[in-house]
Amino acid sequence: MGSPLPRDPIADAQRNWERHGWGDVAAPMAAITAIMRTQQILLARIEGVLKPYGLTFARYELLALLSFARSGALPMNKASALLQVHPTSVTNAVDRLEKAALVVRSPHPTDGRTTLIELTAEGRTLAKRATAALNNEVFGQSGFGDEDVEHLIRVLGDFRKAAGDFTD
Amino acid sequence: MGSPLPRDPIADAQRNWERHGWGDVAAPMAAITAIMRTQQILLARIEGVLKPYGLTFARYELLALLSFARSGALPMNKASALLQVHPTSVTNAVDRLEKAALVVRSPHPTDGRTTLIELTAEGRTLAKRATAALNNEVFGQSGFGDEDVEHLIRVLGDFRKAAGDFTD
DNA sequence: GCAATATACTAGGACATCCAAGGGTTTGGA
DNA sequence: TCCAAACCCTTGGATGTCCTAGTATATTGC
Repeated sequence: MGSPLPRDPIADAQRNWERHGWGDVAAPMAAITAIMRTQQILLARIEGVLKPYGLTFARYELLALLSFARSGALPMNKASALLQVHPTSVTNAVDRLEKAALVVRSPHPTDGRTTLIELTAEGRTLAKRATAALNNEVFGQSGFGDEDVEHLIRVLGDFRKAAGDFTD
Repeated sequence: MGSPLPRDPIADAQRNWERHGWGDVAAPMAAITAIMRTQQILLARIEGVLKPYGLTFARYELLALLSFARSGALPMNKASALLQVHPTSVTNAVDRLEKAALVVRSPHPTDGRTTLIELTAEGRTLAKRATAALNNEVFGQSGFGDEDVEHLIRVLGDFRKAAGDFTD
């Protein structure tokens, strides 16, 4: 999308904040902006790896989640809660995965309101392959040092907990 | 969008990775997933604060960038590079900002291919107000400790540099 | 000086996310 | 028992991001 900039635009923003008298929040602003940008970079990498498999990250996450479910099936609302996305986003993802024959919808045995999403054999196979690819090409080469990884997990875990993601 | 989960879904995913023999990349996977989720939380907060001003984060970023430019104007391609988004995203944002009379497009004085984006008086005023709101309600209450902020800036800065965002 | 190449912006399309609403199913209290 | 409230999923709409062209303007090289 572009060649490297001569200078870090986020560091520049931080300097601008300080110059305008907002020095007290300049650092958190820079950290938050850096998180936004890092997410963008990581998402692009992930999507690039998944593309050959005909998957997007949203669809992969759902497929992976199902592959870890004991029965290979989950109610849509459960998936929505675990993936922490809006129910309509799950509807959207399931629509496309179902069209690709990677999952099927089936009625819940006892609750007529609920729809179960179930992996097909191809879905399970593709999930395995896509996971292997991500492990090799993204997670295995994140570029983060071991200590930094631990630190990120801890700091962002505390943040997510404080934000109300989970109790634990 | 949902009540807190009883357990951290990312920690669960990390355990699943380890259980399936991918322990060597389980931690980076968890760190990367945490970054994705943290970005989602932060974006929601930011959008919530900006909504009363009729702004989205994408439009705010462009407005803020212009407000720091000496002349209050920038070529679209410059904005695209500095914000590190696709040129079409800038076109999209400018379309809406222009419709709201916060910026105007004007031809570049010497290069006929280039379009300059320029802040209007209202645009400048709104940028100031929106920035104050974000400083008070988001950046000033990030929930990250000072040391963690410094660590995030350093680690994510190294990552972005390695990813080719900037030279410096 | 002119053709070939590079650059800048925009139009159209595919996806993802969220919100607001609507229709069907369950549950719970009067 | 029965109706209101709660819950589940889907549809439709607004935004944002990217990609792939297509048009217009500059630059380069012969």
